[in-house]
Amino acid sequence: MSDSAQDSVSQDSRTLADRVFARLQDDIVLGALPPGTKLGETELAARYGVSRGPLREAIRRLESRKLLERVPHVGTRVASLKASDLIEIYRVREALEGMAARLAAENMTDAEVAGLRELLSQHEQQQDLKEDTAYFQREGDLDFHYRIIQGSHNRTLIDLLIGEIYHLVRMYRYQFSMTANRPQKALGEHRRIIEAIESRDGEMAELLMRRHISRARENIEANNT
Amino acid sequence: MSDSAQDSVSQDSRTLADRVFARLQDDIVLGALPPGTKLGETELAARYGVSRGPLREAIRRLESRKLLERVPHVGTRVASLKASDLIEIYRVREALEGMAARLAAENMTDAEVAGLRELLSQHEQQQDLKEDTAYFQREGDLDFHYRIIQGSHNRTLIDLLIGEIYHLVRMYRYQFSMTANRPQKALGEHRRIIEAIESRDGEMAELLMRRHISRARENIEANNT
DNA sequence: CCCTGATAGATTGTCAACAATCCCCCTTGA
DNA sequence: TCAAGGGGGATTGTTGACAATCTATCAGGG
Repeated sequence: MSDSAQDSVSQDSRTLADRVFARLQDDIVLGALPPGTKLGETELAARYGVSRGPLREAIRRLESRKLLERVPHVGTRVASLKASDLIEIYRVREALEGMAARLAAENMTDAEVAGLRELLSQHEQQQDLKEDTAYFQREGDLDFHYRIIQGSHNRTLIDLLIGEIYHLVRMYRYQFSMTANRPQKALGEHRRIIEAIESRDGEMAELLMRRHISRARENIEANNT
Repeated sequence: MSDSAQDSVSQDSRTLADRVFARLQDDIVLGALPPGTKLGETELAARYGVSRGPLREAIRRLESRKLLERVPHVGTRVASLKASDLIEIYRVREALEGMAARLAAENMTDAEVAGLRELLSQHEQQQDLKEDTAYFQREGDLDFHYRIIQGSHNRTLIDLLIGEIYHLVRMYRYQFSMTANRPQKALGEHRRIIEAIESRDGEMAELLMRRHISRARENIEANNT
């Protein structure tokens, strides 16, 4: 994954609690700790080489992000996700990323727009090669969405999507081993979104982004019913 | 405020950390701890009668909700909010509550719709009395929005709006002593939104809700430039 | 007079021990 | 055989002390 798709707390964070938060989050999102895993505090503290104090602070933060489920006096386990949850998340993505696309069309700098266009070209080349590009497509898709979100220049929106929603989306992808099952169509939709942004048509950009995510949701619904 | 607008952790939560989290959140949102206040851990621990362990867990959770700003090794202070932040939040509200209204039109039970209509009638009566109903209008407005959000029947969306966004909105309202400066118009807009929901027109409900929140945002922008 | 650097105090970060709660399982009785 | 109750063990919740870091103050030199 490229750096632009990363938001983990940098490895040299000043406090143990921040570091263990970042490491624990990665272990959850990337699947090292499968969903439903019971997380004993003593065991985890040993695993990360910290005491239970900082660990519990990290757990409370990950609980806020819905990556962990905690029951008082009982314990904490990795969030176990149902398909219906993913569909709910896609409704939220449709709303938020639609707004992000609108704001990106209005607020992105010309340099940012050029970079986005450049990214699309790379994806189209990979597509032409017909290689096994599933991994790169998957992360490339995220990269595309990340850039538009950042382009909204709305800090609240960026933090919500990248800080809270996308970790869940990534966890789902790893959990279900979801490969992009409509890469050709998705690429075309990306192209039209960029065109709308280039012509600074916020309304059109929002419409296209919403349709793009809505179709992805329908695709999920079709494969899980 | 009516119970439906409350989501605070109930007072008899099982753990100290949960209780202090709820109390600290109320103190921040309701203004007992003004924005910018430096929060010393020892001092706070004494105030709430707990040790620093549970307190720090509560702080980390409130930091996730953007109610607190923390700098490692320096300290924690109550989030100090700029008008531009509020405008960013209203963009997010426009997107999320628009979606909520759409889903509410599709998913609300008939009983929920009837309750919403009942609530509107109460607000219209208060309006007719021409009393000093600023407080009730303000909280009543929140109640209206809360109900539609709940009516979406989308747990992810509900948690996002009520668990993370609305605390910030309420804090702003207290902080800026914002009184509804267009109650008449807002009430009319509420009525049209309910009509759309009653006729199960999700697209129209979303459009009207977005316009409603967008106008509130423009109103804020006009008063802060 | 202003800038630099060291020091002292206070505050935050971390840890390990103690207390409270829950869960499992076994006994006991119908 | 099965249900109800209690006890042991393990896990979580909480605390107070110790260590690390920052900030404010003040002395000294330019």
